[in-house]
Amino acid sequence: MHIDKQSPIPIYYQIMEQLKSQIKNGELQPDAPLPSEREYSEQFGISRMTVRQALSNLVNEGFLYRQKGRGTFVSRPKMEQTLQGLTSFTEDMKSRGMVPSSKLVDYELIDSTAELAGILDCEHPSKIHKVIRVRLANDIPMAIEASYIPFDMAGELHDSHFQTSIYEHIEQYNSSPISHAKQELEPSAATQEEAKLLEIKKGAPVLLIKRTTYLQSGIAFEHVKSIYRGDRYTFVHYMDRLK
Amino acid sequence: MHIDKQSPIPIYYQIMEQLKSQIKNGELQPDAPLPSEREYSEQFGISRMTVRQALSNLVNEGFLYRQKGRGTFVSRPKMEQTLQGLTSFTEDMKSRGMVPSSKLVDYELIDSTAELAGILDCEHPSKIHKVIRVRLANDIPMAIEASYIPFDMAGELHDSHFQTSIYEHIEQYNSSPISHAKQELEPSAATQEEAKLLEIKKGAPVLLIKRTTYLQSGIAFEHVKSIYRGDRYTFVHYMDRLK
DNA sequence: CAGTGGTCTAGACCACGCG
DNA sequence: GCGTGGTCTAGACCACTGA
Repeated sequence: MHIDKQSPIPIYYQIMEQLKSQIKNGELQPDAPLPSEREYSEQFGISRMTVRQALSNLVNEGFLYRQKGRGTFVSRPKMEQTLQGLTSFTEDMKSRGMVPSSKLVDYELIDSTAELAGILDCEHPSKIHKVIRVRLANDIPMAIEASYIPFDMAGELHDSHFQTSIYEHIEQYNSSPISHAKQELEPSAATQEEAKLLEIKKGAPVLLIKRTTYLQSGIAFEHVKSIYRGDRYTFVHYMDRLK
Repeated sequence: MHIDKQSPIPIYYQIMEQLKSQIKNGELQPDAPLPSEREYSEQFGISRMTVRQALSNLVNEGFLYRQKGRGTFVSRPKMEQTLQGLTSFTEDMKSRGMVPSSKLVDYELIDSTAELAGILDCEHPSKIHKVIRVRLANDIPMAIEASYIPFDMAGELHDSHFQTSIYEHIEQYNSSPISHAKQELEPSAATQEEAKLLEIKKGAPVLLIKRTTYLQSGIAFEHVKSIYRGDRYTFVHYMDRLK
């Protein structure tokens, strides 16, 4: 390990990068104590505050943890790198090692209802795409998905859009990236109609997921109501303790 | 705004708290520039580095953002202050405007099973606290919660711990903050026993939530299996695109 | 007790944004 | 040119841990 004081790259940054690679390649093992801040500062001939800046950043990023009076230690590797964050059905299934596909059940350009206009934050008398699809994984029905997308946010939609990723189309059409989503999950029992489409028994447990998705501009562009089979789907996610 | 240099509370912490409350009560508006770091350090008669520590923390927590050569500014409010992130049942219910309470159903110090030892990443023949509680909101049963906590991570547990926050106790006992959790959600139907405790009908939709919670060191300290009433509970969360 | 991280000081020089 | 945040120094005292 070595730093270059003359480099235009900040010293604390050089330290961070080297420690990160030492952690990745196993040179520094989980729970192993690092040299103390004073040792580093002597070894490199730099101030302790500079060392602290490097270590503090790595603590914030979750690579290290500190214990008062004991030292600084390497964190255990993060959980599975299972594509956290906002994903489409397609991405979700792929990350589970399954082959996703879709069956279009219904498509209409409908008039906005008051409820939808409120959720999607669009003009009230306006046109909205309604797309109902059965989603399959390895050709087994997994979910029924009803999407509502304001016409103004997507323009005309054709078969090709339903087969591929609507998200990409939307990002391009609005020249604004997708930013975040609000999701609500609750358990339910399959209705007769849902049971038929999902090939399960009426009354079987299903997971109802309502999602509203937003662009970076803060405008909602999509509202989705999904019904997932309870026997084949578990929703997994990670949460951080913020503050 | 005023700080107390004699207080045992760190100066940077005093500044953070006061800025946070100024942001919350609207005294500091989104996108408004803060006084410069040098101004703060003169105003309070403290070093600029101390001011920087306060501001840097608030930047990390998302309350402020900085621009080189321009200044430090207040961030736009987050999606909702619905307390996203990792929360306890108690915090969750409070944020929904309800009064949480608990009824202890069962407590035992059990021997580890292979499954639990695996999930909690602890020695196999070891002792584990098993705590089963009915969780209520406004005195209405909301969920059944079975918690498993390795004895080594918590020491002896008494009634007082079950009434208040076990999380705080754990953070202190291990002198390591809680960091993140993995959660799995799936729909189910209430068994006879669950139905009785939750005061619902057998077979009614319930939401099964399994959570494993980790310290900053990456060690799991808790595994919880909860059954939530489907008619009274909706799980809400936010997801970001990319990361 | 010696060593650790936590906090704090009073300076310094730099690159950047703006008028 | 002047004020901003970004980086860095060489010290200091504290509370905490562990032997």
